[in-house]
Amino acid sequence: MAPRTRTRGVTLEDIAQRVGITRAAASMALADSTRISEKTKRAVREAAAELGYVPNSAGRALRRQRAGAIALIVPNTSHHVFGHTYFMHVLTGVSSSANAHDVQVIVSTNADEAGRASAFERIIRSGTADGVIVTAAPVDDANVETLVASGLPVVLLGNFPYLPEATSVGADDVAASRLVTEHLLTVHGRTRLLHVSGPLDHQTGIDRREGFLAALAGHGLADEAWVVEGDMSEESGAAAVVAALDSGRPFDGAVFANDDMAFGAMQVLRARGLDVPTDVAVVGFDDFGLARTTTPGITTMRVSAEQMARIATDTLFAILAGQQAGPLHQELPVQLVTRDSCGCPAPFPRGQAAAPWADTAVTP
Amino acid sequence: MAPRTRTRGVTLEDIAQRVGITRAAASMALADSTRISEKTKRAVREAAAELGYVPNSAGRALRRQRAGAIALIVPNTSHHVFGHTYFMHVLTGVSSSANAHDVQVIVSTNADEAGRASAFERIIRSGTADGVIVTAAPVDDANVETLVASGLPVVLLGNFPYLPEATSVGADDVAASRLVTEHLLTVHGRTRLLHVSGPLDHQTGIDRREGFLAALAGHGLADEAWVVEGDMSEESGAAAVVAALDSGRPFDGAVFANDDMAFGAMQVLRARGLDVPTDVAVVGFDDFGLARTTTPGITTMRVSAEQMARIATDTLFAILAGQQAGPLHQELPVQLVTRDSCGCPAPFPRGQAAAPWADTAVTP
DNA sequence: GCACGCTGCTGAATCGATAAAGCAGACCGA
DNA sequence: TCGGTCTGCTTTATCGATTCAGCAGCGTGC
Repeated sequence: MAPRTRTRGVTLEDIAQRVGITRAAASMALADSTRISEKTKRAVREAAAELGYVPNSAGRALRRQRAGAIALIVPNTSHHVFGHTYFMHVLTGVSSSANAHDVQVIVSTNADEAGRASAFERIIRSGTADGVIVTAAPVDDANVETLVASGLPVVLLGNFPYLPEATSVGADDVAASRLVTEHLLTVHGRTRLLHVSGPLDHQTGIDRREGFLAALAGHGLADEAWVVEGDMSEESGAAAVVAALDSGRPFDGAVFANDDMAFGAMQVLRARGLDVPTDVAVVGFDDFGLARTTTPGITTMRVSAEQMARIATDTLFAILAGQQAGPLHQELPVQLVTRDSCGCPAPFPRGQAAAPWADTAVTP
Repeated sequence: MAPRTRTRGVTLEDIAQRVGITRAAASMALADSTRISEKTKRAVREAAAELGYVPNSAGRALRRQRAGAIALIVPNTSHHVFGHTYFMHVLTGVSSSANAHDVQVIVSTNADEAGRASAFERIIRSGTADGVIVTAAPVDDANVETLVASGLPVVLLGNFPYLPEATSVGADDVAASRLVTEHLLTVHGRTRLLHVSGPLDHQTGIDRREGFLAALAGHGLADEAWVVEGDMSEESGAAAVVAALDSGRPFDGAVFANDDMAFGAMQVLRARGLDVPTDVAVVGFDDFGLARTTTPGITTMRVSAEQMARIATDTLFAILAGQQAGPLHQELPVQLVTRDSCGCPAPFPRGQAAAPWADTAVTP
């Protein structure tokens, strides 16, 4: 971005000249100060409307020491995270809260790992944004730790039990995973279960595995625990099931840490001539869109990423307003949504058009 | 956003004091000016690193009269557009180009219709962003017209034949729709075709219908043209097919203006005991993700929204750099991706795991 | 031996908005 | 009639970064 003949913008000075006052008075008039007469205020507002005045945000930000913007940061530039449907829901949630506060949303990937300061810090220290929401940070991300330690206004999406000083909003993954696993155990009587986890350097992967193990333990099946690590991708779900099948060890149910992996797995199972749910009952996690559209539909734990993001953003605004002092951890409940893949009676007879809103939802 | 004890940031003044020069010299040193000695530059760079100096973006923007940011604007706050997978692809494309130019991306919905100036204008006139990318604007959006007329740096996503002064990047929807329709006509010998269009106040809806009609006309079937208007939602696709079936008029193929509607329709067809593709061959449009995961997979025209967005953003930067003078219209080709829903032999025998990359792609 | 040019900085101005202090004139009560 | 309070502005300073005109001091050419 270099030259360009830019149309000079309309400033307060222009309004002031037009009305015959100083720009300070114009500013006060637009701010509806009690120290300005109604008559002048009217004149200023009229002039502003006629000239199409829009306050310059850099000028305002500089003076107020506040950018009027927050940033949504995605640590790994990895296409996987950024391109995921999850992100769309998060963005929707953040936007709706930000709009309500009349604040801009900056979306940023942590591209400049090279520089000493992480994208988080740069963006806050430069005053580009007043605070940040960080999504999908891995457990070992040092940047997140230093950021939290620096005391800047940040809210993390997800759970960070090892960062007690951090403010975060996550889903109750352990309880959720335990619930969906127990669904397979008790409702469908499946006892030989496989778990394909998420990457174990993300808290989500750890927690969902823990919930799975807890459910097994609760049924005296701790010794039967069988976990394969995936990476949340469709391919890794497929690969995990290929490996499981080839190992020869039998299983009649599988709990996946997300729907993408469950979908990848279902394709493999079908290709091997195994029926879902008859031969293997499958459950996923997230319900960000995919689970509803596959055949069979995937039974899953619905995580409202949008709600999480909205709460996180509201919390960020509370922090910025000085209404939230110490660190705060919020965990949202998660909802079991049953579909065909676990063997539950489909909400509508198989093959009949099932409306999206017709899924059976059970709140834990 | 009100009070808050903010840690005072590190400014040029701090660096200058530390090194024992003025802040002007410090600025020039960091800019690698030839008028500053190597020794001083080194000292300044060291001090900057030690203090963790990050230039204040408001100060810089104010002085340079350039924000260092661009905005991605979504006109309708309608959840449908914002929540659509399409948007994710667009954001990915815009981000990648913006990152390459070291510029921030602001995501904005056109929330304040109430105000006189549209979100587009406000955001540019306030200097918050140096230019904007506008997605999914309806044909009758007056804001877009005034914006284009105002000569501000804007690139529209989509085709705007009625706005010759606009710079835009779109897909060749007419050719694409014609191609996919002809696929049904010639490859699969379907002649009684239904088209479920998108909303006809969007150019996309108009163009895809036109391509459909052109294909029919090319085969002497102009009189057989049967078009129902949908709104790109799954529900409207389902409703359109319900109406078509109930009308009693037979059809053996259906062309949908996007994959969501095709999916909604397939559910209805299945519920009515009709097989896709045997009884009705179905084709969709977009291939943003859904089409690959349904059963049967949906044959569709792949539109690379990400590429479109990247090109649009690159074009915006060219405009900002003064390298692009007049309006420029770019139309990208679109790719036919055959899957099961049209009756094409599946790339892999039905029921076998089909890897995502194994779809058959045909470039028009 | 002196003007001239170069090097390497300083000083001052600017970008636009806004907060705080200041200052006329009107008005009021005593 | 005079101190005092309002009203309705104006003046001035500030937020950080950057640019441009100056201006010392030094070396060089003739």
